Amino acid sequence: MLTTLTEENYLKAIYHISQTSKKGVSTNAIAKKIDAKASSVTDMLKKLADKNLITYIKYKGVNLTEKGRLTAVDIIRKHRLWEVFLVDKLNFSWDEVHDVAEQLEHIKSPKLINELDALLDFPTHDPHGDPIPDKNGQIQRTDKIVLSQASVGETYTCVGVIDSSSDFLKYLDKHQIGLGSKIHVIEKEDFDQSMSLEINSKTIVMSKSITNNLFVKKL
Amino acid sequence: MLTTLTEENYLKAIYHISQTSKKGVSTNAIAKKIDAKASSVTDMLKKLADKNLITYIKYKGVNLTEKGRLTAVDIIRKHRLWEVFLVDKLNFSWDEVHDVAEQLEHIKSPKLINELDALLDFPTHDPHGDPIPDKNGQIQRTDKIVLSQASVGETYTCVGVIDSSSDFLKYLDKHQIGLGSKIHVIEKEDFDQSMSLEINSKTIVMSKSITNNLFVKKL
DNA sequence: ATATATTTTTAGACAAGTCTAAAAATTATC
DNA sequence: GATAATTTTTAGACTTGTCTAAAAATATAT
Ligand SMILES: [Mn+2]
Ligand SMILES: [Mn+2]
Ligand SMILES: [Mn+2]
Ligand SMILES: [Mn+2]
Repeated sequence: MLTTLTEENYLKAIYHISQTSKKGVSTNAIAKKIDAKASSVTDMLKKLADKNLITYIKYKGVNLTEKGRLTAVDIIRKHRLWEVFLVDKLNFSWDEVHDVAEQLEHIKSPKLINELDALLDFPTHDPHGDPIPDKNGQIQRTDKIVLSQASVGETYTCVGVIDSSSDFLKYLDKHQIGLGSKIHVIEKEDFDQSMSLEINSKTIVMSKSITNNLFVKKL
Repeated sequence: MLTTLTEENYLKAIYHISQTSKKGVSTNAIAKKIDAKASSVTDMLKKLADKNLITYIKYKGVNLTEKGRLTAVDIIRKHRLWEVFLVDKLNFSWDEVHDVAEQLEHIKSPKLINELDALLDFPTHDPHGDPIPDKNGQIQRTDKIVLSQASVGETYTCVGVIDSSSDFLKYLDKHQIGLGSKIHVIEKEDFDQSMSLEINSKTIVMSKSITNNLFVKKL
């Protein structure tokens, strides 16, 4: 059974929300992510349940079935491969790729995506540091932490961003911070959790709203 | 004003039909090409006329406005560039590209298509020999003729196919005929217009339904 | 020129996906 | 545990793009 573009977007939203909360995914959470009204979401949940892509019990949250999870992960695989393509082959910067990838992820052609994978030399991560699921839906999880939880005195490598909005990515570009940047934690302010960091031999102070959006790994 | 995927497909259909007939494009011709009923076409024609993409007078044929023509040609440009990409970069054969290009042609991103153009080294023709319109909607017309109209005793180069269905292209592959193949016309049968040709040092007889679908240029 | 055939348009209906407003269920509060 | 606030679902409507069946216009044939 083929999935429509809209159904695919719902599955992706449900998948992403379910990654952050363990419990069933609520109607309102989906509505917020999809930017639709809760009543529209309820309608769609019935359709997805009919297609055995989610388990849905009225008034309880929903969960992806294995079939639904595989469909969602396949869309995410395509999204991230296209983002790599745009950056590596078409000179896009990492803050320009998301919207185009949102369109490209719905193109249906297994050969297209397998060949793209090969053209890009089987990348494991997208331009924002997110892992690219393999053909079987397996995702390689790494032991990254959020920068706000890093320890004073330690040095880290930047391995990913959480917020990949253009504004945030441009802030990082301005300070020459990207994947692979070395970040040494000089000090952590108790009052507002802001951090003093040494990056590229310069000292920079970041507020909590920024350090909450960077993934790092201990060197 | 943004165009929907469906509107774009109608504009493309109208453009292609108008290339073959000079007169206004009829409702039925569009219905046949789009594979929809005439009543559906009438509904869409009203929408396209409201958007100033076509001129439409009830019971008379329709014509593209300049705005409509530019939109159609832009979709065709994208379609053909994607076809080149699929063949040159992703190892597709020329009979596999059309359906995927039908999807990709609707992706909206000027930067994407300009960068793709550069990646492919600004190709002038797609894998089927069709010209790729430039950024301004200009199309380079060449002096090709249909093989069925070629003269006995002359030698030609194959420069394009008209029918780019998978079946026809596979027939050509089987006989090692492609763009650039040299075709010498040995004889033309009066009775059924079939032609005896020398291609790749071998003699081959082609029926009119085949010679009607190959574009050639005198050497 | 009149009758017939074909093409095109209109009228009314349907599916997908969305909305608003109201009802029902769940959760939070006192 | 009753009441209030929040969440979720239902009911009914709208838009886009499609269909069938019937009416209107145009084209063809005698
Ligand atoms: Mn993205
Ligand atoms: Mn990404
Ligand atoms: Mn094509
Ligand atoms: Mn082509």
